[in-house]
Amino acid sequence: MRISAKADYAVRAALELAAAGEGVSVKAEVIAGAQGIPHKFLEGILGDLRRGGLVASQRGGNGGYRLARPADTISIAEVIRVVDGPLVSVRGVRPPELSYCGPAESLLPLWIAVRANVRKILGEVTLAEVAAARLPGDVLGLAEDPEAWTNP
Amino acid sequence: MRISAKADYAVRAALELAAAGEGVSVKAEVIAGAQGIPHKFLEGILGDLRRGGLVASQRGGNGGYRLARPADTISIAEVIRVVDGPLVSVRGVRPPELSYCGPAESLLPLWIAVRANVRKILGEVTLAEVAAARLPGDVLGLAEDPEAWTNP
DNA sequence: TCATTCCCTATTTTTCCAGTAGGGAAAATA
DNA sequence: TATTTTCCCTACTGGAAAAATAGGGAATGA
Repeated sequence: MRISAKADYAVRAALELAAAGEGVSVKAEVIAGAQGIPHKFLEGILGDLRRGGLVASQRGGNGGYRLARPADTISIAEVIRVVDGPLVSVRGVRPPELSYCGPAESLLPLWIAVRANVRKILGEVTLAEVAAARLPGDVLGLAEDPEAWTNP
Repeated sequence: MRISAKADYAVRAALELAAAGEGVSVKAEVIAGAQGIPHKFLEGILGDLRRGGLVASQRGGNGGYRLARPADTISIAEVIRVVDGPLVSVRGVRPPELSYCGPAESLLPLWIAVRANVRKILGEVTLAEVAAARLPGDVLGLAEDPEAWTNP
């Protein structure tokens, strides 16, 4: 299970906008510099976010991008979905479209459970919370366990 | 976040072995037929599982593959790691190797929390449980929520 | 000895990811 | 109006990884 560069970049760009403050425009070039993202690649991502209704843009001098909604109403899951499609997929298809047979039948509810769990976290955490380094208690609880930081 | 065909196939193959019973050998061709997996592709996967110590093999007539350990001691996470490497990665690298700056700093604990949650589920569920359609209570609880089955 | 089955290496095919290139359109500024 | 700035759009490229195929070699059991 891998989170794509595009999803990672999109969230980081959105966080820069959240940190800039409501209604403040930031140029793509500035975001690219701040987060070390290739400029032209980022422009494509910001275009996706705009078409997805998460970001608004302004051309010309002093133009740039800003969040289309308050940062505390945009979840990380929304950002990822807009640029990458479904949050979790198996062989490229969403779990409910899968069909298993024989001893693998219970694999479907298992993938569903995994997806539900990922949704729970990424769906409840907002850009505002991450940008302000104030993660919700339950998420912080998971992240504070030292074991969560070790590689198996 | 996508689960690869290889990981999906590997788990399904392992489930066939779990269902066959302890110490019973099953031919690759039979597994491939039962689960609709390309035969030669599956052979490669079974080779990975064998080198990873999860499966034992026997050549010649009446040969085949069998689990190297009891099915209730092998987690789904183990199977996936053997064929695909790290369970969760961001841009191909494991979360602890990432570094973020500025308003994205709290992204790291967030990915860690996601990973911890995925580990929790896939690490606690065993081949025996899935093959027997007896998922643990907490996993079943997640999968039973009707909302978990809807696409956003 | 012979059929069976796993085992190994290489190759192909396809797909998608990540990044690049270049110019066009709108908006502000002078 | 001219100019600069900045977003906007289309195309495309290189490369890696995923998914699958091919063909034969080495055990094993009958």
